[in-house]
Amino acid sequence: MSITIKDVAKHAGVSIATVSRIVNNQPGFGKKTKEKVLKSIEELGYTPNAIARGLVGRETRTIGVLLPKVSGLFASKLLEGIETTARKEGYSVFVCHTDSKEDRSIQDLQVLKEKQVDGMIYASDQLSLAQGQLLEAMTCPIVFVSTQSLTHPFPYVKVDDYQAAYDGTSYLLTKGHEQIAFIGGEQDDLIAGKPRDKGFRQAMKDHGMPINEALMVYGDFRFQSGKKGLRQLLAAKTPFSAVFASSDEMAVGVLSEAYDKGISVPKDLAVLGYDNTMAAEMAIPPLTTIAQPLDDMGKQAVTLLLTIRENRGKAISNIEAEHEIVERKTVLLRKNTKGLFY
Amino acid sequence: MSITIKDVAKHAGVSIATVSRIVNNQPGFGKKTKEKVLKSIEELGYTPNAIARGLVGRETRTIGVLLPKVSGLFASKLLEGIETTARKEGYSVFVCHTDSKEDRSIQDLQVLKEKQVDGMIYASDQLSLAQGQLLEAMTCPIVFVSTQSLTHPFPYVKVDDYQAAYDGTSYLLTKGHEQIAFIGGEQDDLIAGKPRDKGFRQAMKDHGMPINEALMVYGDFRFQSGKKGLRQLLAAKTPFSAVFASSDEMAVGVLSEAYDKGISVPKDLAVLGYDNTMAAEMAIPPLTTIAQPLDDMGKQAVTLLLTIRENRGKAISNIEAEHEIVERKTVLLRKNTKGLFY
DNA sequence: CTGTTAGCGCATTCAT
DNA sequence: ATGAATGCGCTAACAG
Repeated sequence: MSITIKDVAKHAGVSIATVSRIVNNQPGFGKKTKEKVLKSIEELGYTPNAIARGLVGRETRTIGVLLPKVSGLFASKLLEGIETTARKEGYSVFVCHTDSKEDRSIQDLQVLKEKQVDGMIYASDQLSLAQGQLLEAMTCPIVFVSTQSLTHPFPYVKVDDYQAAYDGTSYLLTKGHEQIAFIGGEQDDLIAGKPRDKGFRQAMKDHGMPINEALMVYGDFRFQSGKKGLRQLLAAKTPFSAVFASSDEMAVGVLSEAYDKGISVPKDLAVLGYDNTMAAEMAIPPLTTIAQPLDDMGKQAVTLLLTIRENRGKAISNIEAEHEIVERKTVLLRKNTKGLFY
Repeated sequence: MSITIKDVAKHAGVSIATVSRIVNNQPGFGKKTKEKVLKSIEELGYTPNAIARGLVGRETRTIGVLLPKVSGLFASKLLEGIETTARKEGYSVFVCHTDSKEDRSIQDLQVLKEKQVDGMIYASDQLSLAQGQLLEAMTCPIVFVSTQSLTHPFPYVKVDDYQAAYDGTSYLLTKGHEQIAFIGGEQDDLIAGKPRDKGFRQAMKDHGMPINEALMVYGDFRFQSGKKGLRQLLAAKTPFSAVFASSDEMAVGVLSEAYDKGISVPKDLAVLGYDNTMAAEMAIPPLTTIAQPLDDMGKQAVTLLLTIRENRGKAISNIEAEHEIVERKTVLLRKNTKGLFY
């Protein structure tokens, strides 16, 4: 049995109300009583019970985070930003990794609701119908990070993927590359996949470059699919001097595959990534990539969440996070890179 | 206001006790009543309040995890193992990233206690005195993963770092390398740092190799300190043909620095890592490393935690996780690697 | 300034 | 098989 407020009250010879006031720093007690009580708390080693508090106060100072995957540089960076900010604001965070499984995410939603979280951050994939309904039925505020819902108006914080891909492509074009291969995310991913694909195509078009469908391949954002992507590209026997991968992991995958094949980056081939996770920094050569401010996005997400919570308003104010190109070593001016020709 | 058991009871025309029994599958209700109640629950969209349950039932089905850092492949892999197993057992997990700061970890411990977690998994660094005392005072079971306490008898699951380092060194020796450089963790880290250092030294000694202190440098397990490590080694102007880094991140750091310096791995230099995180797989060239079964260790940790909890026994049964060497591309037979000579 | 009381939502006796 | 009542630990009126 743990030691409760009652024990403290008895020990200090006061009522529990007084102890409660002192613990919560509410007005209404004398200096001497305070000392007495504080001493009792100290002596008994009293710790308030947050569960009991949560029951009466109807707030748990807890938020739930749904991630498709918690290992992986992308999600963990995001999580770190979330956790850091949440702690600063006095909140704890439940992590749920849905593994992109709908049933798991539904179970998570259920559990988080039962545990009375004060808010939820959804960083998982696209919403299914069932998930959307569950989310709608939630009484706590919810914000999306690095994703959004096309069908439900939940506030989100994310970069403009279309624009970022557009800018990245333009960057490559600016560097003189004309035959650019693209490795995208899943094609049916309307949030992180499609917009980047579109941004790429539009930039090419605006610069008067034709799109060669043989140079458009798709993966799942993971390392292995980047390797596979380059293999497919190579098999297409179509010339290209640069590849734009939709994630750093995939970009590193092409670096790895290029290494296996004896293709030198950036001399033979330019590579551009997306995310700017630690993988980009650690890559050989260090990867030029489009940065998403992941930790800041995590921070923004909880800030937004708490703001909504305070205002009790469903104030749908989305936040566009800024992307930027961080230049490292994998993209050279076209004239310095040979390109892959057949 | 959310909908409670009382609402269900009223709607179904029964008492809350009956509803409670049905929800918790306890004996004592008729088939017809059950249907009635279930229907009401369905119609009203009732969700039990885990906070209230926690208050009366004195268990929250929640565990707390303390990590020094949540981004980073090492911790996130561990976390994934923990979360997956916890969920399977019906538990949720609070993540706290202590950032290796003592005050933060103390704050976390405090919060987790207030939130009445059923157990804690400590994967942070060494314990300070204050932390140790706090942990001792905790009423819930605690297990350590990938670390341990020399001063407090908490059960742990970890690999035998000494032995793993010994084996890794022997492996390098077996490959014909004789001048081996070592990049360790912080020297005052008695858990993850010192034992590996010792294992390395002992293996060298047992094989009749002298230790050259100029070839022993120390970092903080992170990428940048690996880069710096190689720089220091190079500055020492002492020949060596292999380096054994105490973490994959550091090993990749040496790969990166070697690349910058035009040193070819594995032709000029062999590199051995430690952990087998995704960084090893993604490295160029793919990194030969000593694997810690991180996800399994996470799993074991929660299993151990729950076992202790059920037995109410402080049964201190530690678990030694198995390490193994996974050979990739960074270590060649000595005769095939030139080595760095001055 | 301080004590008394009434719940918060639920599981659990103890009756019936 | 079911209901009424008690209390988990705490905060928030409401009295003094």
